[in-house]
Amino acid sequence: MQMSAETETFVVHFGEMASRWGFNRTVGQMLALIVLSEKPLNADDISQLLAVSRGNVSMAAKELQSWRLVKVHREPGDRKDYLVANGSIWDLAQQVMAERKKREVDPTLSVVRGLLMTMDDQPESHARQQIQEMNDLLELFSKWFDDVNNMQPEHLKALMKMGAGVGRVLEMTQRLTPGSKKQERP
Amino acid sequence: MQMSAETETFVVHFGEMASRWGFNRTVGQMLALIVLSEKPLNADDISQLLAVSRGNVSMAAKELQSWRLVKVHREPGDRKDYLVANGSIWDLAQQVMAERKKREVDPTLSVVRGLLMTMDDQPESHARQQIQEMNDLLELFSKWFDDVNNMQPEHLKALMKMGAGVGRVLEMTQRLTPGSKKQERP
DNA sequence: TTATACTTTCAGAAATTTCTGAAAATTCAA
DNA sequence: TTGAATTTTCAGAAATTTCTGAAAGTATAA
Repeated sequence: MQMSAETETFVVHFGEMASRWGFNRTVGQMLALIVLSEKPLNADDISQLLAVSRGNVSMAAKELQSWRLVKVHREPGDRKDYLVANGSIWDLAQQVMAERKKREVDPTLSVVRGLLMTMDDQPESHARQQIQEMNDLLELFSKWFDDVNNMQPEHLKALMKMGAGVGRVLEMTQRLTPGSKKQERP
Repeated sequence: MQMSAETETFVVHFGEMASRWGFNRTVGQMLALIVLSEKPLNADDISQLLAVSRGNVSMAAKELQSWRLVKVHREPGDRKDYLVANGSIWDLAQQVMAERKKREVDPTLSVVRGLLMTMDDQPESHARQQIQEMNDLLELFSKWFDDVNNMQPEHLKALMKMGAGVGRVLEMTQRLTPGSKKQERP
């Protein structure tokens, strides 16, 4: 079995980006391969195509399942596990975003909330004020993100196409209000 | 010099999260420390407070400057560089988002665009269709993000408070259209 | 039940990233 | 200029992450 030149480019790129996206190279390459492959792939296919060990494929498969990016497909009379992408590109992107938010934002929000509790004395301190501002930001972001990311892909597309426009309207109304021009921002 | 218990909790947490956010532990801890510190800190202060080498502080400072998260402040008659946060928590968050998008999204969009060019034959292939869908997603996201992230913090806050509401209106109109209920999504 | 086809596990090897600290480079007051 | 104060650099050490492959575990066809 062999990859097309285009698939290989894509797979190699995903391997390089993987660590920036929160998983390791094999996980990234496997995801790329599975997404581009028309037919379900089993562990031996993948091990051979990516030239990595069978054990590595097994660990990466578990990781992809824990991210809910792939599902296992089995055919009667065949004992092998076949991996398939768990939805459209948009579904996968939303899944990645949700998982990353859980790992990259939620723990910090939790720590920040805890700190605010213990800092009820010193309400004026610079540290306390900064932590308060971070709490407000994360709180707002977290709620907004969960709402938006749970929308169906088609609705999300529509919202994003509006997004910039909505912002521009806000900027416009603000610009007409004296004393708040962009240039005056410190 | 010494950190308060609260500052230490915050700093240690930022150190733990750093790799998930795209920088190393020292960079994360330094950012946390600088953000919470009322007065500007020099390299020796930081080296002592975080118990890391002077060279490490120098490298981390460069990294924070390349992310535009800190700026250097100098006082006449003192040769030391003093580091200060480059704006409010919101400013910093927007800066981090912009930089991460540049590192985590833009390179992939570039590769995907390139691949589409070379796949003008085989327009029906599954791989080509998947790459096209990824291109559309990244294109839309990239434009939307740049627009939104360049808004002033106050405007962005207002937009995020609306965000969920705008989405809900869309869901609502859609739900009234037969044949597209959420439950029927495949 | 048994044999076998497969998956999972995990100790240690390999690869990668981060950190140290001494030497080199730079800056600036005198 | 000079030289002391400071920052930067970078080779190698340390820490961390990823990967391998053989052994153990599991599931299923016969």
